Amino acid sequence: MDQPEEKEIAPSNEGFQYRMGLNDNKAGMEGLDKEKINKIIMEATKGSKFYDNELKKDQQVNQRIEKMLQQKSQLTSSQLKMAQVQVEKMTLELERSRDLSRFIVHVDMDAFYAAVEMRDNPELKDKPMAVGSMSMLSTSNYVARRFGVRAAMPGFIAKKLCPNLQIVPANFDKYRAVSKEIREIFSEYDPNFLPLSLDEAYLDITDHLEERLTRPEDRRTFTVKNGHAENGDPPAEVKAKCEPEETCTSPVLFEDSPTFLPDQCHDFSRQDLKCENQERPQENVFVFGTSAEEAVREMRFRIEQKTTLTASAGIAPNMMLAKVCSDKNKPNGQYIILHERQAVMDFIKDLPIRKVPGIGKVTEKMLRALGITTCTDLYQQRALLSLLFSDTSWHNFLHISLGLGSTRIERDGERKSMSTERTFSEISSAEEQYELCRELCKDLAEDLSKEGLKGRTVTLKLKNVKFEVKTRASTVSYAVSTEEEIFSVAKDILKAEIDVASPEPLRLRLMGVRISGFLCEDDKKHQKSITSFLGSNKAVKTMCSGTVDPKATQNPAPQRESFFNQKRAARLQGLEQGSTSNAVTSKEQNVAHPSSEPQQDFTEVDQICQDPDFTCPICMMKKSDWNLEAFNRHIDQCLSKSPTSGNGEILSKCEDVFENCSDKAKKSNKGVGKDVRIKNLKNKMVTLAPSDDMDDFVIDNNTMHTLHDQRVKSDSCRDKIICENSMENPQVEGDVGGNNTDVSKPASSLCSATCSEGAVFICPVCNIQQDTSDLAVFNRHVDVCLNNGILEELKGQNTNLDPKHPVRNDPQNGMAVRGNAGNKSNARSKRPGAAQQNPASKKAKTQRSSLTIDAFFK
DNA sequence: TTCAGCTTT
DNA sequence: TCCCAAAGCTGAA
Repeated sequence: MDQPEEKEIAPSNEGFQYRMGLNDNKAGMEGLDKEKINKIIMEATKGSKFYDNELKKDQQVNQRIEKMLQQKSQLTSSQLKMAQVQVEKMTLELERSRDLSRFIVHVDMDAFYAAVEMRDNPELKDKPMAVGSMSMLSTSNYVARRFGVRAAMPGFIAKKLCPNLQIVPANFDKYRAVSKEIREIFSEYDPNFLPLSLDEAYLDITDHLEERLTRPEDRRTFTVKNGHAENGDPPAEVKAKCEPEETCTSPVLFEDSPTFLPDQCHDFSRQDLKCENQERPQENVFVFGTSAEEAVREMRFRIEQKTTLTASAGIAPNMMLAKVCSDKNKPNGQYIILHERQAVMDFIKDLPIRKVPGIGKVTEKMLRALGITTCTDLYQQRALLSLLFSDTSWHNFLHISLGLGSTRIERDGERKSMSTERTFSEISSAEEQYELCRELCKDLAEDLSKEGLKGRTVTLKLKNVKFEVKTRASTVSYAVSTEEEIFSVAKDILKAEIDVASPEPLRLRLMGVRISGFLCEDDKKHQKSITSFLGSNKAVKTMCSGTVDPKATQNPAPQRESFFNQKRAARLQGLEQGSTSNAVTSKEQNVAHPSSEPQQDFTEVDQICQDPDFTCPICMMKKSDWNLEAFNRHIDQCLSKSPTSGNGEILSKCEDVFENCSDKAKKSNKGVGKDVRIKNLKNKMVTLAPSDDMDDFVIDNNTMHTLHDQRVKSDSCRDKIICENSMENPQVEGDVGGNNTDVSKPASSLCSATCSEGAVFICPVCNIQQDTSDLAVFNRHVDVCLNNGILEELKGQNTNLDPKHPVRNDPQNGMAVRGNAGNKSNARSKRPGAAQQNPASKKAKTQRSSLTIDAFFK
């Protein structure tokens, strides 16, 4: 981004000032000197509410520093010694793991937005200009920077610094288009490059360099016509000779920036530039070498030719160093740290900590208070830091001080939150605030929909006219994504804040809405399966509003190319090819989709159908040649080998499921354990999963097979109720279960201990209610039934059964289910925690024992 | 785990 | 006219 280059406001004890950047030493030439700049800024800001707030924040940092220094003064020498030992140990470990094998590049476009605007309007080229508005500037060109005009500075102050400043409104569509061009080039050097923003990216060019060694020269040769290549690279075979310095008219956007030609580049080998064709002065040919510097230079060259914009780059063994390097020769330059430990340490030695990504103004100030300003200081004080900062922080400091950073560019980071916020002139009317809130929710819902995300936590951010920022969050038990859903949560938060401020109005200048706590993939599948099987004839109702959002069910948010969609495609293909093994019978389709409409949504059922995963839940072994029988046999063996660990694990999963039920019940504030049915088969497991009416939990087939029986035995196991309870029969509620948290015990023993009189025991095999309240007796009955082979018989009745994909038609929820043995992920995906609830659905259930989920495991 | 505030870019 | 937006992290409860 532009911002890292042009640092923002840095408050200090004396107030605050805009931080001076790299070219500050040049400020005096045509612009203003530092002192004058600060004076103007101070005059423009002093006394404003913003300024007051900055001072307040600054005071808070000072207090933190004071507290830290006090802590420091209380440290004993033995504490320090111990810390020293600890950090030494860690230092050694880190040193051992140092990886110098990668070539990581950080590329950053120079004053990107400003450069684009100057390119498109050459009149701006020699004038001080900035992109943004009177309220805020995104970036400025290098002429303006001499006057102290920087990113994150309000335009009106910039105008005071530089009255001739031209402020151009940002045009993000244009920047995105240019960014696309740049990224096309990046991808040729690293197809998995990591974009950080429109103008900045990390690349790992290690593989490219390996390939580059064998790349013929013509593929490293680029021609410039009249100083500018037309969009794209010229044919490699076109070769011409010239003197590059004379004819390469690099689009110099900044007076003080060098041309492309890399005199300023570290370790540049001029021999790599060949100028061979004097007869064709209109065409210049550049041949780039095979080294890392050459590859990066070539990349920058191509960017410049394609966009007429310049980029700076850093090459280093890790991301942290590469980022620092890219700043070293900015603008339009590059820098490499050789891949040797000593080179890294030399580079780090005098590096000011503030240059390191992740160390901002507050951290800098805190470290400065400890006398730490360079990375060497950081290294020397590492023991002290380990005592004063959190683990995360001092580990980070230690990494920095050793010049270590991430050596793999991974797009691991699944997004953790998404938000939108808006600044406006004061809004004090509640009505307008609600309206705005709804608008923000709408925007956010659209953004979420683009990425197919749903989250459980809604955060409202409010900034009042005094610039005081408040965030208020609320986590709900279901994932929200639509405007209605988000608003129903956000408006309650807003209401609470309005109430708190009452009778004074809430005087806001900013409002933001954020969603976090996104469903993990498994949860998504789970939620999807729930909504889809309900979707055909039931609207998914949300707890918050009690209203139905038709969009939520009729037009589900577009998902990223999911596992399901892939499977769907595969399945459709399979069907087309006449494959019958995985085909869903028409009966199932009718059951699952009563409307007989084409199947629009694919549920976990699809996964089960398509992907029988015979991974043993005990030992996690997986064999491709296992069939159901062999798999079951294996599990039996596993269980008999290590009954404790096996059951322990199973039971802990079981507990997990219970916990979720319990949480759900707690959050619904409607009491726990209502309408919970518990299944127990063969004394091994008890588990729960959401049933069709969402108020109601029954054992889920898959979970049961995975966690409970550990075997795929039968289609008819489902829905046989061992032990049920109901809100309507609360006489035992609360006093069952006691404090039994021993999950190592078979669940049946827990159940025996906790089921109270009145439990209904229906054998899952013969489906006959048993005249007993003793679980052990009941379980024995089930075992007998099982041993009688009734299940096998039942299974045999289903003529559509693929031995690998037994199909169960669930009469209760209308869901066709194909069983597989299940695995960890399946089990997780069945967690009821993400289930949507329908509080309106309260079936009257009578004469059931009351067994609370909470009580069950607590 | 949740939430509010902080930090960074 | 007049001082951002978005995301991740931390620490306390």
